[in-house]
Amino acid sequence: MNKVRMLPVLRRRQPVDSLGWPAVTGTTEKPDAVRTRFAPSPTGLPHVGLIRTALFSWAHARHHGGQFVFRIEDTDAARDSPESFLMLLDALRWLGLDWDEGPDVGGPHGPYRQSERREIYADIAARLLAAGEVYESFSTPEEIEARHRAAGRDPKLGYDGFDRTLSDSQRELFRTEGRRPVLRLRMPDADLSWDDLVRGEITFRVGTVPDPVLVRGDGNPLYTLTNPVDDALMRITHVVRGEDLMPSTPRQLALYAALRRIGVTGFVPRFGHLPLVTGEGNRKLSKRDPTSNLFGYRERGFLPEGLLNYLALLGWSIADDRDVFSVTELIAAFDVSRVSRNPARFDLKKAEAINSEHLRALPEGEFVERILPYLAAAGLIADPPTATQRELVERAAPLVIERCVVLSDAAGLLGFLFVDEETFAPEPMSAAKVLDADAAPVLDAAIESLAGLSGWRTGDIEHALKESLIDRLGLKPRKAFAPVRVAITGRTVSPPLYESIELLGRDRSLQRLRKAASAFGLDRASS
RNA sequence: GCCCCCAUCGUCUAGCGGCCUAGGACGCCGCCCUUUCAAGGCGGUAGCGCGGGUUCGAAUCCCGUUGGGGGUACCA
Repeated sequence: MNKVRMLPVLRRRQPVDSLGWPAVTGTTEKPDAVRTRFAPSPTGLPHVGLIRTALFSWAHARHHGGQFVFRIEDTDAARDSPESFLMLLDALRWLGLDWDEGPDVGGPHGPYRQSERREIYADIAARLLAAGEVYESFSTPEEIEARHRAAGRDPKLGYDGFDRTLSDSQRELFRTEGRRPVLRLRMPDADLSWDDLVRGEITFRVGTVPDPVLVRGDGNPLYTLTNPVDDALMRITHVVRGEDLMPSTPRQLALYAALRRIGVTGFVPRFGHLPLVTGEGNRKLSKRDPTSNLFGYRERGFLPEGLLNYLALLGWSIADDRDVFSVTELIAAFDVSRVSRNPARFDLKKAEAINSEHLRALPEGEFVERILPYLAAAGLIADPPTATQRELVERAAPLVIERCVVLSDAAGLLGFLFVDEETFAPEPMSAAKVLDADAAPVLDAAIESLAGLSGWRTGDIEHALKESLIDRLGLKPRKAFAPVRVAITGRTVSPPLYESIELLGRDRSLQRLRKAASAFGLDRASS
């Protein structure tokens, strides 16, 4: 491989102006503000890799005080769906990635859905054809392959340029056969290279990129045409996208050149290709993978700021000794040229750890507001909650905030407070573990000491329980409190015990303890 | 096959020729605290794929190799 590639170090020292554009841009007009875009096609569920890309693109614009454009690339009617479009909006809004121009808010370069821009593409395609930048191609894939074989070439080489030089009469002949030509871009006889924002100089050698199809035989434009055309028309300055799109960059570069020659103005954007987000086994995270579904994280109770923080860590770092930060800090520090070139594996454990940091940093009142929907979703409280339920949640929240990794954890921890006495029952696993024969005298003693209590504050309860179980029965704390905990909260893992008992209240607490104890009474009677 | 990208603890990363005996975070393992689980504190485990160069000096630069990944559509 001949070394045309620039060294990474040199690439960062290359003179650029304040917007990160090369100081010398030839005849290209210079933009006056950074404009980036997020241009997904609405197929399937929004996945974390896609959203990470949106985040970086957005962060780059915001860091430079520029604009962020949201464009929908719905040129494939067979796969696009309106539901998917709505989910994309939902995902971005949830995470707070706001856009200045887009299908819902409009803007000076609209419309922002490619399905509504047919005339624009048709017009440009016609001009490209008239100028000879694109040509009609009648070859079928089978014919192309056959020609490669006949010439002793690799049949998988791609389009061979056969139709580049067709005469008018030959084209007429194909037409009378009923063939509908596609439009192909005439690739230049030159190496194609660009200075990638994250990877430095990248070059595709001449002859390695076949003439791409821009317009289908039925006249419908393809991504190969619409994407660069819109980026140019919408005056996008920086295309920040996934590494998987890198091989499409040379033909897009060629198209920009052609557009410029036919008088379609706009910028040739700078490109930044982000590393892929992978799942288990280092494969590109696919939409099929359940762990890639962004909404799955919302449903589990990830905080948008927590997930955003983690997503930013997939290929970027704010400092060598810190990885928890706010969106504001992210914007202030984000630098696309410092994005890693390595693929990044989505690590749930790390994501949870980052999220729990954000969770714990939440002011108490805020934490309450955020867990309310999750408690309602678990069927524990009404939506909206009653005044009583709300008050109880407010009192209980401080006990669980440090115990939650995601918001839905609160439901498991606080469930015992909201279940009525008829339906309350300890988890079978927990009960089996601690509510054995040894537990019966412990529960009896607990009931007796608590029943005689005049006050019902945490301190009173602690004192009574310690005195009766530890001092009087001489039990190890571990042994003493486990049965009480399970009897009261139904689980071996719960909020602090005395506080839990206080919150549950005297009547309900004693009721649960008696219920647990009487289970043994029956056992003892029957055995 | 062909084109392109990538290569530091298990994972995400810091590293821009000497501050590296390679730093941080997550995970994992101990210990402390402790009524459970967390949180917190302290400590530990673990990495520059390999081979050649260049250099007084290489995780850092170059070449090769191996390994991974992406692309290769009238999808995006």
